[in-house]
Amino acid sequence: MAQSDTVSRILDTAETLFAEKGFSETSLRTITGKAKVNLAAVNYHFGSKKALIQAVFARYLDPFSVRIDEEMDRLEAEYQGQPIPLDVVLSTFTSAIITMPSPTKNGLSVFMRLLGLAYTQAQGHMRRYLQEQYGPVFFRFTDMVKNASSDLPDVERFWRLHFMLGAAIFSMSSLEALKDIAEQDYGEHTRVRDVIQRLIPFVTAGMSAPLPELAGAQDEVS
Amino acid sequence: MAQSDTVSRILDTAETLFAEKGFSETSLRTITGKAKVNLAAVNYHFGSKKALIQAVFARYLDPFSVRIDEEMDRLEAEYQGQPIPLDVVLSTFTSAIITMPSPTKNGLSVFMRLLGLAYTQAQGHMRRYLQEQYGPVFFRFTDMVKNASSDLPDVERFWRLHFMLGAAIFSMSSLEALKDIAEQDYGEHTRVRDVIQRLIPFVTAGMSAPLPELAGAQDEVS
DNA sequence: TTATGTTTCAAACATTCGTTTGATAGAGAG
DNA sequence: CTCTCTATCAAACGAATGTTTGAAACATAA
Repeated sequence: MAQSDTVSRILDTAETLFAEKGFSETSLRTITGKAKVNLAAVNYHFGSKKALIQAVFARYLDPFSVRIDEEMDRLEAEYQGQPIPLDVVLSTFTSAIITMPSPTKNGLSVFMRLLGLAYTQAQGHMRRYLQEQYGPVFFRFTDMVKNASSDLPDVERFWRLHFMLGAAIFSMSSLEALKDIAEQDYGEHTRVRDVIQRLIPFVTAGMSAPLPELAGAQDEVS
Repeated sequence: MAQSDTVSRILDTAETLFAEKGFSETSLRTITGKAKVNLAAVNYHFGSKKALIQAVFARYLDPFSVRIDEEMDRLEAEYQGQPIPLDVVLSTFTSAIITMPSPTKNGLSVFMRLLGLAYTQAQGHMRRYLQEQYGPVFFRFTDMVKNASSDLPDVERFWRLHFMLGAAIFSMSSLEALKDIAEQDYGEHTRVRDVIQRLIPFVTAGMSAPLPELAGAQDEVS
């Protein structure tokens, strides 16, 4: 074979270790050791550790962003300018996540965890890469959410959108731990799709919550 | 003076740098350089980098957990066994955060960011430390939330509680970046307390959202 | 002053990190 | 076979990390 399986062995192992311990905390020696490939292989095939991290993301996000784009095409064609309900937008988005074929087993929770890390650990190069690479699709999605909640003031919607993202990414990224706790405490085997289906009513209700009256100023001192 | 200001200089600088770039990404040389103290000072006064990280947290969390405990005493005394509404619980909690005196300027957003990091970057020793040190107060709070939403099934409440935490911690941990975007796009200067006050209706509505009907199983394959 | 305990300091230590090197092996084409 | 391009390998490189050391500076009390 022209391209050996060294590349995918590295990607598989790196993705798991990144999701477990973060990027800085995972060394190339740990990755190549577990993947049973030579240390130099990473720099040979990917160029650098940063490029490896990006490749791990690309393997998930490239097909995913294409898929999401198609789904949004489909939605817009179906509703033909009519307002699309928020829960429909969200369900479409999440079901695209759920049904994505995954490079590795346990792919969904690993993917979610990686997304969480990207948001919280991403500094400099990673944030820039994600923004340049997948920014347009993301903004198309946020625009759809915007149109689906057009009764909200812009600023309010901005923050609620990020509350929504936070609830999703956070709970998904600690999903493995939470699933264990839930199973232990309530004896219920929770699948990822169940969590997502619980999440949708939560964020939908949050998005259409009554507006807060913002306190004028600092009056607790007097 | 017996204890010079070296200790607090280190704590102040470390806290800022940790909040900016994370724990692993902040070296002791960077900290001691900016704080204008000797490199060995950290190990002399704190013992290790891990211990320094814990000390940074303790300076915020020790007074904060005491304060929260008192507030919960106050609430339970006031309601005397009657059910406490969820938004009251949350408002009490958040106003305790807002009014906390802070060791340094800009303390509130730094504190929020640190909390976010603690949750997302904490591995091993940090998670254990936080759990042992502040676990009881945290569980008392979650119990209060539990009682304030006793109409929910246990499993559902468990997940919604973490959706709530996610929305809070996640948006707080990227608060500085989000504030900048909001200010740039909507020309509105958003204070931390405003974000928190926007958060409360969102999560309150989410907690009392209608229950999801969980799909039976995997029927998209057939 | 002298003695004692604490704090600061420059220097070095021992690891670990990402990366590079040069040799070796293998595959495919002429 | 020979030539060429690609891939793997052990080894080393240089830089950065957390930590330790031993001497110097300082403060405090006898």
